[in-house]
Amino acid sequence: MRFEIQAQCPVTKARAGLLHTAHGVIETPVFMPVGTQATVKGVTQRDLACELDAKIILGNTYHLFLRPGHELIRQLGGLHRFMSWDRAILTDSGGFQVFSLDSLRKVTDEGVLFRSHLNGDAHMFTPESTVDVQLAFGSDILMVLDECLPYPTSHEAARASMHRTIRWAGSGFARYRERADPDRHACFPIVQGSMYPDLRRQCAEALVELDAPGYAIGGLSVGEPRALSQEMVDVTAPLLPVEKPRYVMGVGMPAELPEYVARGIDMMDCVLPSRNARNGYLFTSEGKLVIKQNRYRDDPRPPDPACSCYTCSTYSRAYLRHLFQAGEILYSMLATIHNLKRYLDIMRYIRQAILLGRFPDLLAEVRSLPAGQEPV
RNA sequence: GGACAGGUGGGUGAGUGGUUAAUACCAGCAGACUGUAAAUCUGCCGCGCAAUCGCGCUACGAAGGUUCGAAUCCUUCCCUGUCCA
Repeated sequence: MRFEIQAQCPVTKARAGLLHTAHGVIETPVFMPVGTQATVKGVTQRDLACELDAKIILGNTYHLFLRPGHELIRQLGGLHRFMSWDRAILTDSGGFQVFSLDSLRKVTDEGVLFRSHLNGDAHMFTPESTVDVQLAFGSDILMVLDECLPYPTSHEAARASMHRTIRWAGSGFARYRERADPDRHACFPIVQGSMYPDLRRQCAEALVELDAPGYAIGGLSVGEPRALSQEMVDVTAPLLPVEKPRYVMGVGMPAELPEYVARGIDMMDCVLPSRNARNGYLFTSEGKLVIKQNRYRDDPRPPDPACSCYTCSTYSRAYLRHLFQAGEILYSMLATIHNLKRYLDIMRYIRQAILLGRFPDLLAEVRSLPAGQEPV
């Protein structure tokens, strides 16, 4: 994997680049749709590639390990072939499930003992085993196992956890070095440290020693105020190597995307566009549009008149609202197509602005919008 | 004509003397959602008013009755379903 920086914003830390992977070139900054169980819920791979032109999506180690299992996926030619997706795939390590499935796991120095949410079976995830599993998937970008903490966490606990994450990154990365072909697979360590700048700094500095092909900032979007997440990126990003891609995990709302880019971030992922789509919430150029609301029952306009996606160029708000009310599957498909298009378009727009040297203007414009409004 | 079984808030359907403005589910309305245990979850959901614990009114087919008190018991009537003629 190779990262090439094409343009740098003269005012902010934003940059535009190209991430060359074994499964295609990714233009950055990039938004990566989340496809936990080898599917981005609600859309087909054809939608993702043709309609949305997503260049990279996520998969999840914990979920795919439990079902259908990494050996089966390996046997069927790897995750790309299994799910018929020939573009890039980044897999999360299961570190987020340490946070989201906290009642079903036990963290030790050795790793994480999960009790399957499907059938209660116990499975030990270690830094090494999660690398092995992700290599069985054939992921383009593997993530090292980390411990994602809830908010708030005491400094003392966060510090201990951060050191564990560093140790895990060391062993996971060593396994990656030993078993992976670096031309085909990259592996990113994850900076933790809760909401403490000193811990973030310490963690970043330790992880940089690994000389990894890219770095992630994790442990955000776990219940903390927005400003805090951005502050953590503020202190962390500058410590990560300039020439390598930086990835903030699990963010954010549309108006926050340029904020992270301005702080030197190249990659982001989030379930918001896909999940909120299914729950009746559309992201539009005019802001939040809760399509399930009664007020749209007779609205003939497209969800977002400024959007060129299949949904907006074909269907009315009234029709989408009807599909939602009726519990029709088509609703989820159409809404997900729109929301993902929205996120991907925002990132493309940001990227263009950086390339044209107009990013500071874009950022100023977004910041001047009233709350709830969204970037064009 | 006869024998059973029933009639409960928008729907289905609990409740069978007080703790019931009435369980639950659905529908409806609103909200949440940030490296997905999520086509999920939460709140509201008779009518007024206060609009924060509050107050008043009307309600369990209809009308009477028993009782301190009835959706719940009794009487009559109306209606529905199934079966037999």
